[in-house]
Amino acid sequence: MNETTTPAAQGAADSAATTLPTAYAPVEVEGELYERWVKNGYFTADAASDKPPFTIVIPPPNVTGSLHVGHALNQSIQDAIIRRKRMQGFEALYLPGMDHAGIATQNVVERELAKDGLSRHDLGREAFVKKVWDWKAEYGGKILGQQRRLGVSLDWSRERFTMDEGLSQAVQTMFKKMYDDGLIYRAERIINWCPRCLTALSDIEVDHFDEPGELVSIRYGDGDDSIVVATSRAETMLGDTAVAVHPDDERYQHLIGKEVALPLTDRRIPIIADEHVDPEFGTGAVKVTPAHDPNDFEIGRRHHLAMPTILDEHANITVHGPFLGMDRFEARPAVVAALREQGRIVGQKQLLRPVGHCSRCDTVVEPRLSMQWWVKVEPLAKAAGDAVRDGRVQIHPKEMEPRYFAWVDNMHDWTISRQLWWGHRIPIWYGPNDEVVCVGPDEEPPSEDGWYQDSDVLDTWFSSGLWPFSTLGWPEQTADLAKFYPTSVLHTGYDIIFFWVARMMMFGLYAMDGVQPFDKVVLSGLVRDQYGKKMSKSKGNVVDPLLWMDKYGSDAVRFGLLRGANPGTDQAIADDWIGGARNFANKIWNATRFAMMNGAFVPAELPAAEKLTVEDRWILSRLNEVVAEVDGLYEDFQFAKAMEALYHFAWDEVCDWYIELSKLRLPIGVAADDPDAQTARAVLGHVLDVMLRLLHPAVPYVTETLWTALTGRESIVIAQWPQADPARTDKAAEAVIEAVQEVVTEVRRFRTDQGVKDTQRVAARLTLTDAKLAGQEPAIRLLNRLTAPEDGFGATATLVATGAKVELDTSGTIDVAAERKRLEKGLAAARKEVEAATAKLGNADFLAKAPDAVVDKIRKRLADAESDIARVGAQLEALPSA
RNA sequence: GGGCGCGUAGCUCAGUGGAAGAGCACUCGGUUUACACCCGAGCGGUCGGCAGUUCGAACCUGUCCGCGCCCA
Repeated sequence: MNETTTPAAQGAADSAATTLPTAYAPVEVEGELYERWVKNGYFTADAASDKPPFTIVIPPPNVTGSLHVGHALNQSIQDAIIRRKRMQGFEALYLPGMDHAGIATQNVVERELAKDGLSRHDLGREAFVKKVWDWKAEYGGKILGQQRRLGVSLDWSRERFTMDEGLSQAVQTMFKKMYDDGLIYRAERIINWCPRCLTALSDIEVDHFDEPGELVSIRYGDGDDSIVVATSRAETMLGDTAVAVHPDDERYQHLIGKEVALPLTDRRIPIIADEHVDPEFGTGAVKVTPAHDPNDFEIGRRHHLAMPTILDEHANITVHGPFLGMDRFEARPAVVAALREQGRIVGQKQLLRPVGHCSRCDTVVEPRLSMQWWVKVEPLAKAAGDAVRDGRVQIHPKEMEPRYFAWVDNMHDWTISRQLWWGHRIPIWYGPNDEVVCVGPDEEPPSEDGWYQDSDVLDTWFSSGLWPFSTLGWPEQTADLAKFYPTSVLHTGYDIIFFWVARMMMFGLYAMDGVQPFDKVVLSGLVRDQYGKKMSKSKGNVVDPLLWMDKYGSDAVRFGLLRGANPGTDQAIADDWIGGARNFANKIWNATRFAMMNGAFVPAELPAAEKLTVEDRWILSRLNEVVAEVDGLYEDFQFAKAMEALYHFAWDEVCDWYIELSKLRLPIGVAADDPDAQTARAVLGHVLDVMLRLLHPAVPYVTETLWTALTGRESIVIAQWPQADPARTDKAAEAVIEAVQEVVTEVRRFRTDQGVKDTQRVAARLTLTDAKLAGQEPAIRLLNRLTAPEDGFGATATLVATGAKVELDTSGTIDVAAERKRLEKGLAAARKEVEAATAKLGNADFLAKAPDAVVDKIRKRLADAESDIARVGAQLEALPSA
């Protein structure tokens, strides 16, 4: 609040006012403003600065991606946080970048090649990887330009990519450290396999949907020794190596330990007892296919069963016989038909069951037994959980904690090897005599004959998980790392809490000697369509935020999304919402325009107390309250409420009342040096200055345009964040304006009911019955378009408002019926009020047990209602009979 | 099947024990020292049902109904 306006700047502002168009045209100013911000270095953080750091790393979007509405929400939130911190005097770093999205990117480039009938194998590994880099250079990173468009204050000088030299070093360093610590191991397990991408996937890269299927019951064996099993994947029976029953299941006691012939094959398989079989499910007997089902794999391990693989990498049958080479979905009915021919199908039932799909290409994943590299997550996950449990890392909103714990406390080991070419190649070398060597970043790999490197690459998440510190230079001890780690806030949608938060926490705590990667985790919800439905391509309800930016401006998109951003909860959004936000931008545009047209300026100091009118004291009091409220809401990440408070203040208080009242003091032609006009100009300028600064983190473009025009200063981006001044609180002034509002609204209602046009001036005699209203007659007259009674004044209607009696000469008869109806409605409400309050006050328990403050409130309510009844009753009696 | 959450105005949502709120939509009326992307006034709700606790319940408890999401 110590901003000053130089006379020269004021002159510039005056001329700017005359050139401000009547409506805000965002698209015309946004690009230019953003370039200027970047060029002036406002977003470039300085590691050598004395200011306390505040860091947000952007959860890196995918290099193949483009900005969707969820990104737009998240980045609006992150930018609102960081811009406020910058204004508060922190050394604010908001670090941009992207991840290399192994599978997605490889898929894109492979599709390109496929157009020419080529596969990556035709090119060979090295040429293919080069091709991907070429693709990235030409088409990748579309999202970065879209982020600029949104206006987010990212430090582009620090842009990072997970495949960059430095970040690749970090990956190799991390792998080596974990390998040496025994946290990375190689093992043959059941993994999720995508038969289209031809790679292993981790659990979180698989999406489960319910799909219709058929549960078939198959009889294995014959006569007394036969046993019936049920399956929805009949083709896997070719790989069965046992039938399992619960050890206590009395139905099968006589069969445990015996063998049964496996149909369609020449094999006999044992009937085994295993505690994990649910005797209640189906027949209580299950077929066991250890190489193609995770549960069966565990049974197989416990019982040392053979684990034959019956599907190749494309999920085609590899078992010799009639099914050889069939795709799994072809083989399924074929196997059932063959079994039916033998009379072995004893039941068929339709059912819905969850089916896993590759999150990148939607192909049904196949559980597959294979050798992969794994991260042993247990110690890492425990540390990640403890960091939250002991309060070093706070999750906002707190209600999201159980979701986090559910993840970190139940995490399975993580498959990190991918059978891809695009990514960080696993730094493991195998020797001719089964040697295995992990090569660190500063080491030379073995070059003797017979040595070769593991052909797999690492999960993209292995590198993204390092993001909060690899982007700051780790493993080098850089100035950035010293200054900006740990980061301050990690913000993302709750739907991917396990992607970002859990992985980054595990790696950060481990790599940085137990120092958490971020102090706070802030979670927001999903953006849904206007009916609250999740957006999806198949539903066709996906909206493109860029279209909204074209139509309404970036600020409108940001404000619209922030206004719905209640912590951790989903929000519905639609064109109308964004349009409303655009209207709001236009409203503050025009408020500032009005102010500047009337000579408003930002004073070095507010006028002395004795110069301030009651409306000045009121709006300054409210401003101070709003500063405190909004500041607290931003600090608590309650953006929806912060936006609501600002919207209400700007529109309903500043525009609808303060500016309207200011017209009394700033009439056309008022002298430039009129003392009271100067006071009004100073207060109005000050209020707008502070209001714009409060809004700036949410709506950077329009506030920059208006603020620089109003103040003549360099940029609101680097302006100081407002601080509340409790000394400005003035409850008495607030009460006066509230009383004015009551009278004015009551007269307006009367005028509307009587069909008096808004523009029509009406002669009236005012009798102020409330002492608070002393001196407010001109204000009431202005806002109600009431002229002074002249000779021949004859009241045709008398309105007894709460604080004033208003006798009006409407120059004609009034609509008695309409007036009677309205008054009777008021009377009925007051009577109901009296009834309710009387009942409460007649209740001894209430009087005895309710707090005094509540009892007093009810007493006051009763008194008010009774006086309303008297007032309105008198008015009714005074009406001419209809 | 297990866990978490939600049901408040036509729509989307605030509201954690003391008079039911907002935005949008809707109705009526409007060329006002900025703004029709506007101004003024208004309509609209047994707070999912039932039962309980309490002087007092949208809010606490139980139960039922409906709808999401995550995990098996």
